[in-house]
Amino acid sequence: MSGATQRNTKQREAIAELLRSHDVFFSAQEIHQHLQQAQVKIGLSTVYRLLSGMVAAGEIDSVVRSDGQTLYRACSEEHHHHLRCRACGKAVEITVAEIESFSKKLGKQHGFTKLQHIIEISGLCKVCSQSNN
Amino acid sequence: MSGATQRNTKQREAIAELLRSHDVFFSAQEIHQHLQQAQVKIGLSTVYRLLSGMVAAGEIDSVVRSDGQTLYRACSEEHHHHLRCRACGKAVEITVAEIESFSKKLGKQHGFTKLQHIIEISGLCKVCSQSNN
DNA sequence: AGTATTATTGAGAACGATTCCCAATAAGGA
DNA sequence: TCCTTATTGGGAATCGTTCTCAATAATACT
Repeated sequence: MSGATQRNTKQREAIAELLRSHDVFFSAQEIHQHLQQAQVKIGLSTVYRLLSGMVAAGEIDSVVRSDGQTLYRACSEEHHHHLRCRACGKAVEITVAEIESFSKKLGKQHGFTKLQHIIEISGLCKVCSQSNN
Repeated sequence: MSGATQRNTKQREAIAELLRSHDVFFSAQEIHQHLQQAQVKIGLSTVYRLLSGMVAAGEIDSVVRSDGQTLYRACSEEHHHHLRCRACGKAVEITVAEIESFSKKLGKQHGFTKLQHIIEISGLCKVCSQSNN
């Protein structure tokens, strides 16, 4: 008997380690490829299963890209956001202190806790603004 | 000869009309169902094709939900955004004057034009905050 | 109105990300 | 080491969306 709980597997640790050491967003498929190239034996279903669990447990962050794919990243205190050009795809990294505090204020107003936010701001960059008029 | 251009079809008008008369987000599938129930003969591919075109033309807005589905809505000057509870799904409508102006400032800083923004802020609502601790 | 041209439609196939199923594997307690 | 069972992983299934292409219908021309 005994209340057997969560087990530590190579696969779980491999994903956690990959995300921890790169502060970027990965898709599940990319994580799968990276790990296989790194000689880690892991199945795609396992990648998806573990990632969902880690998100639910609050261990990692996830965002949904505009084509519907979900991206994952290790939690970090300082969030990055991007200002993206819809024409050429160029992205500028931006800091969002204003938005952090705005979202907090908003949560307090409505009694919400454990706030998360996803912000996507896009436009046409300087170059594309000129060529597309 | 002559530059034959865009044609006005019943299908295009039906979608535009549906979106115009309801200020809510619809998925492509929902739009398809609604129109069929309203006796409009329209195929699912046509719904998707027209919606993509209308988004590209800037005639309607679209957002991607966290499960990856894309939702569509008629453009409106006053944007609505929601503060959503991840546990019970309850949504509170919020106004975002701050974010509008923030996004404009940001665009100017980086020389971006034709800005759009999608903002999703979620958390646990008052009730769920207490039960989930 | 009648006819020709061709943009548009729609049924079903194809696709890609994600989830499900379940027999085989391996973590960890005894 | 042996046993129990949480976990894995290959492949099938799902589901939203895109593609294909022959049939349809909106416009231009007469």
